[in-house]
Amino acid sequence: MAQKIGRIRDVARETGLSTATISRVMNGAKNVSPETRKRVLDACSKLDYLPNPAARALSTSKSRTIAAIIPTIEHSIYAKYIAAIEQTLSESGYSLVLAISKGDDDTELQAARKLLGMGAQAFILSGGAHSPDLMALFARRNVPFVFSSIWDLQSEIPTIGYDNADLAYNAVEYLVHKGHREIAVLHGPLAESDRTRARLDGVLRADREDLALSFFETSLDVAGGREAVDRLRERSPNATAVLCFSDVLALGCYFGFMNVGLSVPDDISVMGFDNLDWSASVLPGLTTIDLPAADMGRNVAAQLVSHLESGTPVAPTHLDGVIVERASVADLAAR
Amino acid sequence: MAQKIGRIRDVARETGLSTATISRVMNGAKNVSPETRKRVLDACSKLDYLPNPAARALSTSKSRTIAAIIPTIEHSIYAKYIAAIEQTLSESGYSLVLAISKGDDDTELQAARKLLGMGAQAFILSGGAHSPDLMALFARRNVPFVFSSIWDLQSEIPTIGYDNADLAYNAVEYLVHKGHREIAVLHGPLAESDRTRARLDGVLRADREDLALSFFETSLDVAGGREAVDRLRERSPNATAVLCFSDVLALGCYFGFMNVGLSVPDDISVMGFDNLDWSASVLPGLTTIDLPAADMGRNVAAQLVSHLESGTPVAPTHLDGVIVERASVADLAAR
DNA sequence: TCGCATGATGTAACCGGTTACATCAAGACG
DNA sequence: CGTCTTGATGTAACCGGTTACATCATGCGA
Repeated sequence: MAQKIGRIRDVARETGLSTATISRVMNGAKNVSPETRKRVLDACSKLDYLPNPAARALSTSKSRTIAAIIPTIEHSIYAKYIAAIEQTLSESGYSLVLAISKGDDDTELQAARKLLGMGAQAFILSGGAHSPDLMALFARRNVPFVFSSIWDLQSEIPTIGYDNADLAYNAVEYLVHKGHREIAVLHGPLAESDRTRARLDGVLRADREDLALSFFETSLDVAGGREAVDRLRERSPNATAVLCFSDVLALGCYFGFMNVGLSVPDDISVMGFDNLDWSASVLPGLTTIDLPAADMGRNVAAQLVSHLESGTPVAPTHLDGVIVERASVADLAAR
Repeated sequence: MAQKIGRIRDVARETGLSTATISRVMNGAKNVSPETRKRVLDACSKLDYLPNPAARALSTSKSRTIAAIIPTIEHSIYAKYIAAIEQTLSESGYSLVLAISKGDDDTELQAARKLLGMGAQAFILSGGAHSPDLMALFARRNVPFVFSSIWDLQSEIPTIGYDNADLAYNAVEYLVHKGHREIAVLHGPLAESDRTRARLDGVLRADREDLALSFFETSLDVAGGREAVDRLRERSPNATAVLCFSDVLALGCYFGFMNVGLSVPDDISVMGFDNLDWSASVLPGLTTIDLPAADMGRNVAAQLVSHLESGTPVAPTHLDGVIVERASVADLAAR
């Protein structure tokens, strides 16, 4: 019943040409006369012919598929990133296959095996901390891959992203510049993310005599941010600012503080990280660090494609995050 | 330089068996003696052998790949859905390839072509309104597909999801039950989504003599929700409740009302749609309709897999959305 | 002891493209 | 006019699996 799908032979028969010529047309080879090309193209659309991707992949050993393994997708910063990757790959005729690791090394390794067994030609990973087995697997099979969302010149593997430590350092400097001396830092689970650890390092680098820093770990969602407020008020009652390693946490803080009758930024300042699409629309507008998620996605995708197509080595790429100043941080220095 | 990857021949040579036997082992066929199986498995891991997916796909004409085309990923309800699909497919040894249509029929059609040319065996679409060309394409190639996020018994194509009209109807009934008679409805762009239109139909079905409904279209994000508040106060100054077709819009309303000094739910009630992960954490807790996005993802994925594996027809499946009552809707009837 | 069923394994055709190499016609040139 | 070059096209091997069918050994019943 399944109507036979058009094969290259069928097009060849239809046009009276050989499969080689059809193949040449499909791949835009040069040695084909214009009228032949047209004849072939017509036959293709008449027969509704699409080259069989498996056959093509088998003979060229190129699947035109790139894999990304991300810790979670339920976090709009990743969604943005993925959307940019998908679009860029798509424009180059590549596809994205996606796997979600939940921040777990083993799941990630399994996923990579599966994706490899699915024909993925290159991998996009998040962060730089991964199972050695995974690294070994890629090395054995000679699969190109990059670390994204981080920037680390020391890394053997190319990194494409922002310098988490630097950004966190800048955030603290910004708060200090605004007159804050007692700062609470709110972050997601340390165990799950080397990017969180890097940001923490950046904060510590900005530490000094006259600063009082305190740290709070919580779940990486709005509930976590809200829940942390209680602990925060208990352990750091005099903090004038809270630096959140995600806008999502910051939003939680907004409601946490609202809940106890504290006003942002009059009673306490809140600073975020990510610059999600809603960050400008909350009240007060959230001062945060804009992470170039979409740029990063485009860059990663474009570099991987050009590496696969022409062997260009992937260049480690540093992207900047900039502080976007809105209304959630009070200027204590100006008072 | 690229170290030759292990092929089935290599495993055959290594074990002194034929490729047929290796293949049988790799596919878990029954007619293989236990010790042979073990010998093969050992050789496989020794040689780090993974079957070439393209070759496998070519001879079986099964790519073990399923495509989903979604309007956007930057919307956590879709993210949740996609995550569930990915996980379920993954557990069955399938992969997900993703494309983003931005709600545009042409983009969707292009994407489908590309995914087909990538070997996708089945398609998951959102909603039931699609380009006729797309439907024709699927029909010609005999590709199974489903409509998700909707429920429509009339549909020729199986639908798996919730009844948007019913849910919206229920929402209005709920508000009415709480004593609201003048209700503003806030929704995203009508042109982009038949689900929005269905919800609107549901609202209209709940309309009656003593009800005053007004409708506001805005962009489907927090900014849109916030921005709509001004229009809403102008055109419907006496509305006691606003029904938002997305929690994201509801959050925007929160800030919009906050901005003009109105308190939810004391001055005005707000009801959402989706039950996103943060909806319980905002202040006041958002009363909303819980959409079973994860269930839907699992169901869609599982049904498509079993259809591809054993030909089971895909059963239209109705999933329920339930109102989760929190604190954002005032009970006017009780006053 | 023979015939037959059964289970394990091998042989080779096939899946649908790509591409190195061969072929052929036509024009250029001496 | 013969030879060489060049561009267009055809031929067929190959990519790495799967699987129908063949083969062979073994065990069982008569």
